[in-house]
Amino acid sequence: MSVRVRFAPSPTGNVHIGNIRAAIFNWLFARHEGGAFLLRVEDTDRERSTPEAIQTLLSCMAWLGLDYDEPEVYQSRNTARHLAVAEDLLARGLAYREAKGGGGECVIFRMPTEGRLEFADLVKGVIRKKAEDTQDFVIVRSDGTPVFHLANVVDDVDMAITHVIRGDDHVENTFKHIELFKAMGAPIPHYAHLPMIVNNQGKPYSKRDGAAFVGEFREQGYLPDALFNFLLLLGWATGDDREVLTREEMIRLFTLDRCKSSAARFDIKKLIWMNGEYIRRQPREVYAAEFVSRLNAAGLSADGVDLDGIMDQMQVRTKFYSEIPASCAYFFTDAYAFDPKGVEKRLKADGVPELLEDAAERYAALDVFDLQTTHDVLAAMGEARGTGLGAMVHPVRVAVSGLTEGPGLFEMLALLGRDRVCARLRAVARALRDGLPL
RNA sequence: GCCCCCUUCGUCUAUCGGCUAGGACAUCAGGUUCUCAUCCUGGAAAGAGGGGUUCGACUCCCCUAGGGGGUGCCA
Repeated sequence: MSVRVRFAPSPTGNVHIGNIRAAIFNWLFARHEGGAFLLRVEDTDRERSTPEAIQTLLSCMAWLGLDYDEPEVYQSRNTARHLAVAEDLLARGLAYREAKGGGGECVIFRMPTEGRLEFADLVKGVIRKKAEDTQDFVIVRSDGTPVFHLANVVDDVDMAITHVIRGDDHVENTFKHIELFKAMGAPIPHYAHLPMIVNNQGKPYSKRDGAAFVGEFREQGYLPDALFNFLLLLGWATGDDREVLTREEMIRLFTLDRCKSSAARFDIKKLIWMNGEYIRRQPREVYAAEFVSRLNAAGLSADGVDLDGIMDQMQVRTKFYSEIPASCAYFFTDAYAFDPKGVEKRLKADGVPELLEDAAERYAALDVFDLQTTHDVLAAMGEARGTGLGAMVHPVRVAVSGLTEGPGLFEMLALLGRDRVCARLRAVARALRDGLPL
């Protein structure tokens, strides 16, 4: 019998990383086994399950490349079926009605009272419990609506789910669910409970701990493949020290018995590293497309510049695409912004205007304006002043780029070209003398 | 309270009885007297505690401690 798994989130408008990780594991398992990955939208909370919330969910899945194999199932459409099953359980004496307080009657499912309940979890191993430690539970509320346990199991039966892979906050529910499967005369699926993602205090990771929703990572400029890879490594490892994997490798290597059963802390530093790693590994044309699109969005044009030379410098330095316009705007416009701290530290010193003008004059006289010649000029100036090369480099860097970080200065100067460099050096020197804002 | 689960460097993890306990992130030092980044080299850094089984235990068993989850009308 072929594998069928499902991701069954309740759409709330945000998709939590712990939740999407469960989707990732389900998806990889299905792809590895050649089975089906299904999506069931548990939209029974009509307050929160708005069309927009469902759209957000679908969009997050598409962004991460989590494609599913059959049309999505909407749980709210199955309510009649859930209630029919409850009626059947009632008729067969497997459930009973009870009234509490002034409200109507709810339906309660009978749990076994003796013996031992157990199941073999594919991640956690055998989990057992004495029947006397379980309790009957409500399957239909007194307002007539089905409870999660009932709806979840009935839908799993109807969708012929073979493996339930979910967060380990559901471990205890599994005893209830298994009894429900038995009561319906349906085959019991295999279970795999994934450890939770926790914060520095070991508590479930929430929005209070930083970005917790897929949409936030997307907005902050993370690549979907980087987030996917990072989340996979929270609770799973290849066993051979490889960490950065292609989607194909993940599918080939993924098995549930390599999943860990203890909670994992969310470490944003490693995600940031992973994101940079993915950007660096991108083929140049992919990087270029994103690079140009970010520039254009910021109103900058890449016409008439050595774009490839600039990208040679920028690709290894890009941690997030979102920082692209700000980190290299000076290559594309003379109206670049100055970092106030850099100005304070490198330009607001005695003799800087003279230094910049001197450099501009010497550079203007160069026939060949390249790595070597631009370097030699500043080296000679540093020596003449007895201050060394560093004292020349920093003011020039801030003057021509507005920033204190970036490509090597001489690479930067060569890319900008002699005329732009000289003009900028003179303009900054003038502004400094006249006390004008930069 | 009761029930279930978890416990290797700061963090993510490898190890399925032989370990000088490996890798990655982060961190420190050097290569690099122009920054940042990349890349390379090297360093520091771990088996919660106590029993037991065994020639041998991080690995198996028990206890304790700590953490997490669940505990009849949330999902």
